[in-house]
Amino acid sequence: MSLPCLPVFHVPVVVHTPVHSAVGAVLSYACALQLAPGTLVRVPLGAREMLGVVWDGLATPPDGVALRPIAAVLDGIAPLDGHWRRLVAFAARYYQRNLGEIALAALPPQLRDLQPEQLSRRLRRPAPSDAVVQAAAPRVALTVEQEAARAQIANQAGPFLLFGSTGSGKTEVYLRCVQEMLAADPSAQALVMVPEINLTPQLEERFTARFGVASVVALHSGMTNPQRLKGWLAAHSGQARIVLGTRMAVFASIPQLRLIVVDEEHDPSYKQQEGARYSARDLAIWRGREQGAKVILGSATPSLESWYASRPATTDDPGGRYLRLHMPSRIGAGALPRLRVVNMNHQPRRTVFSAPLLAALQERVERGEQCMILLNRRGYAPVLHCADCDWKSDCPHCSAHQVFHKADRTLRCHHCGFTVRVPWACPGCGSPDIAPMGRGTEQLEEQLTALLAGVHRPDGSPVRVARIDADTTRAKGALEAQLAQVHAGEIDVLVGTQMIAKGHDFRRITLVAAVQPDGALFSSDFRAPERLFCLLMQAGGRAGRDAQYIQTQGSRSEMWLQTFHPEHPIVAALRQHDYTAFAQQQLQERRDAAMPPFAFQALVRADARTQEVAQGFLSAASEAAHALGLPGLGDHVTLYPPVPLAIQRVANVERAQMLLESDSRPALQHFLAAWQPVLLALRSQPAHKGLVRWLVDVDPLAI
DNA sequence: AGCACGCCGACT
DNA sequence: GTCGGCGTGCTC
Repeated sequence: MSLPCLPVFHVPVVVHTPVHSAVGAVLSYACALQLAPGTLVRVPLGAREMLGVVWDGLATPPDGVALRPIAAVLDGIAPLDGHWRRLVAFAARYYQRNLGEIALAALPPQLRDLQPEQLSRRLRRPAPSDAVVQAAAPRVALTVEQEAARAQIANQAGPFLLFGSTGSGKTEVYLRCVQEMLAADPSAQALVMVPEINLTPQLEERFTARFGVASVVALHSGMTNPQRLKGWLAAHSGQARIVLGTRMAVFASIPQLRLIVVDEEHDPSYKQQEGARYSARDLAIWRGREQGAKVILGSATPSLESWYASRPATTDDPGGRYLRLHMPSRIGAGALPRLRVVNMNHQPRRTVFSAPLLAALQERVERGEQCMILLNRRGYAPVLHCADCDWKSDCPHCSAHQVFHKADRTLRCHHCGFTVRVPWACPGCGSPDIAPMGRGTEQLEEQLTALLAGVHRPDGSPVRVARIDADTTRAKGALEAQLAQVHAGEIDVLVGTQMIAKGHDFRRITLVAAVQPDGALFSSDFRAPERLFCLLMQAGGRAGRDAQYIQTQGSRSEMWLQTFHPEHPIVAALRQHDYTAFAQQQLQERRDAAMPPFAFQALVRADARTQEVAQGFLSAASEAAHALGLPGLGDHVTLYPPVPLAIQRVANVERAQMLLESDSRPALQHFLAAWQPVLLALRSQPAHKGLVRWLVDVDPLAI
């Protein structure tokens, strides 16, 4: 028996299907209703039912495929608007991923496994109390610099690069801009992004104190699924006026978005390193322009890309796309820390802590001040070595050493996690003469404890040395507990990796030391100097923010560098606290070498069972591109030969990559778009059996 | 990516 | 005789 002839619409729907799959980007389903683009639906795919988003335009199903009906419509949620869909479409295109992959990753995970009835039950819950947009806020007067920045942001279109030293009061400028924008438009919303989760509480406090708890929602991966759904819905419905989050928040549905702030815009964690490799900072710029929202990028040490993009106009240069706003002064903070450089060429061989640094540490501790030692290497020693047969603690699954961790007597691979007990004798020749080589944070902590053993604090109690790194903060809440100890003054000397340099406002730290920074000065990674400079400026900026405390103590904060290359230009720039000079010198080098921001790059990586297969796939992809005469190749786009990655094998998978370079972003984009189907077709050829995966990284941070 | 189907080893 | 290993193949 057939039903009366009901109209049946073909509805285009995107679902989570990765680029590698043969399934098209937009699928077609049958539905008796015309559904608006952006509507959330549940659709059958194979044996499963999954969340999908109704898309724009017409989908063309391949011949001979019977359309299946849409299983359910999540009509409790308003359709996602055109701004959101265009953002998702742009990100998918730009970063060479499938529409559905980006779209579904941009939605709260809980939405994926919620049936419409469960959702409507959740939506029926009473809404929270009325939003307090104008919370009683102490109106601090802005400084002249802050006021100038505020006025520029209010009167110009942007995007803006707010270049303000640590302690110059960038956050107050953000708060003021948000406040004005919310006051001017009763439905307007703002998005404020920060690099990492552990930086959110401090900023969240300042925003909720100013605007009330009900107006601010947080969005980051540290939240539980129900919390994320709740926050997402509040932003989507317009009830939340301010969305505060990490890079994922750039994809939040914020219909009335009028202002985007990207704090610490230089931070590498804005670039996603897994799955879709997007840059939340770059997407923020695109989104702001598309949705008509002002964008403020803020940093004391901007990325060279943003710095160059904000260069002022000259007679023969129209200038960059961003407007640079400079706030050089530190509010209420004392003088900038003095740089002390120890020339390690004049120290005894194998010195870890030079005598002058040790003396300085001792002096600070005795005065009741705190010190911070930075070393970017976890564990006790990076490798265990046999003096007799030259055996090294290599990971059996990776082309990397297993790191010696003394605390639990293990050898651990930091790439695949493979862990064994430390052997008593050399596994190669049985010699008992095996010893750690090199130093990690664990060893620094141990040595420092020994070296400062006789040192006492002003109250006569012995010095306390502590370490904070990924190993000591693995347990939930451990980081918070350790940070609290530092804030409470229970710790005198803090040893750690760069995780302690970021964001945390340690007011009583008056000395920061980098004991082995030389690796970054001569790294093959062209961005390493930039990162080192940021790290030291950031760490130095932390030092002595509590000017009053320092004044009463009569000392000045210091930043120590132990280096074999005291003549390096970075050292001179650090001494002057001169980011501008550093950036100018770095940009000149980049220009000479035709590196970003003067060139545009992409990486194609192949993972396979053997290095031959990985490189073979990349070679074939390169040959195919040349054979097909893909657009731009030769004149605007250059393909380099495939090379193994620096760490060639991880967890028994061989890795190779190929660099693409172009003098034009559109040309690179055009080429990649034409190339993607070629890569997909190549994959199924028998010659490339053993290929585990391939991926494209557009605008990679490291090559 | 999931999740089926499908074809060969050690257990109630 | 089954439970289950993960190798290919399909999903509007």
